[in-house]
Amino acid sequence: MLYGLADCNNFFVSCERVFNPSLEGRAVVVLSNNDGCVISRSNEAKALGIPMGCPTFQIKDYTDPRQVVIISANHVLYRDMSHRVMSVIGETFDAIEIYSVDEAFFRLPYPDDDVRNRELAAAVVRKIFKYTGIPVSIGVARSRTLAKIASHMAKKDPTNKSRVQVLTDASQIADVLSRTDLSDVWGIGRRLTVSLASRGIRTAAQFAALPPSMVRSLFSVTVERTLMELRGEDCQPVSPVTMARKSIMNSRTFPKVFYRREDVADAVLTFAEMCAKHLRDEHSVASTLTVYVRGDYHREDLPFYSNSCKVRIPSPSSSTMVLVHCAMQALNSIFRRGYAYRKAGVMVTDLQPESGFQPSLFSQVDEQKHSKLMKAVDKINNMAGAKVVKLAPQVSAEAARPQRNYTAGRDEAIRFYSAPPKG
DNA sequence: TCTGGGGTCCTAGGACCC
DNA sequence: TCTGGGGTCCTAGGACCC
Repeated sequence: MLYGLADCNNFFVSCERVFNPSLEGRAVVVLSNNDGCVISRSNEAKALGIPMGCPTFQIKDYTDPRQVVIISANHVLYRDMSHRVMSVIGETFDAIEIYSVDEAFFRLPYPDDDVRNRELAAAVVRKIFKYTGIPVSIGVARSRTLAKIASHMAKKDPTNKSRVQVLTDASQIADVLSRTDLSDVWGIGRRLTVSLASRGIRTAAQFAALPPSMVRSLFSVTVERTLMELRGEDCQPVSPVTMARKSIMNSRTFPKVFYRREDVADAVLTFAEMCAKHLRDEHSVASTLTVYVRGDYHREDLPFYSNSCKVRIPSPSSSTMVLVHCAMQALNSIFRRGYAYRKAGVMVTDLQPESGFQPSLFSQVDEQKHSKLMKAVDKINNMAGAKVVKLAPQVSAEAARPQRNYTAGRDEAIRFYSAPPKG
């Protein structure tokens, strides 16, 4: 079996460049939500030494604004571009596994013919660029972990015009691994890097030579798998069928700390509503909901508090009303007066398809009615292009603090709770 | 002063059962 | 009442990813 990994180069920056060609050749960075830190950099920005995850205030300090173009993220655009890239890949290759917004694994059709695989992959790179404007690199190898390393090689080698790297030759793999820092291996993070370095293990080759059983007992089965993958063994057979999403989360860091329950509740309510909408968009329902709240790590002058509460949803649901109700219950059980809150989030788990789940016999909620109501709300909101229909508690919370902005595009609201408007 | 948001998987340990 | 091994299930927390 041969795996390919298609990886979009500097994806968010590349998306911005498609729609604004004047950004070509310039140092460009894209910032996270709330403009907190850098999440994508052009090659020119990397050359300036701006690190990934760099806090925004630092680049504002040391760069000339004419030198670096700083852009707030537009995730709707990136998702759309991602769909286009993935559909081109899917037209050519089987068993595509979309790993992230800018990466996908797939199977190569010729297990023993590197030349044909390379030609096919190179054709896809050209096709993606032609149809979407996004530059992509492809790595090919016998495991996903090695394919990752190969795609990284393709990206970093300026003489490789095809942007495809096939890494199947044993002596070439050995050579590459001996020059690869352990920290650059997929699955080896900061903790493991430190821990292994203290044992004298610094390169991918040194790591791959360790006894697998020792690595397993020292760390975990996941780390052992990474080791075997570096040896060319495929240890993560994931079928695309089983790749259904397992949770949906919405969370934000607040612009400042909140003390009042109403402020935190306002945010939690919005996150629950976003989860519900997301579930409905995916035709899923959830059985559990978790709310978490957290203080500010960086404020040593404030007492730190962090807690979460998981509640079972009486009958699996994607109804905004049900989820908001559960979220408020959960929040009530963990909110403590007197602490400063800097972040909150809502997560829904135990997801299942909307069709085919058995409503609980003891459910207090008429799921069918809710479902119809929610579809109507979504339809109105989709047509209006903004959230004109919301739950009454949301409206009142916002009316008190209209400046709050967790989601884009909230305009005036129609009061609307459990009964549809007459006429 | 200032560091995102959304995910997955694994393990240890407690509760409970036979 | 005490004692023991072995098993399952659940949850919190850690580590990793982009």
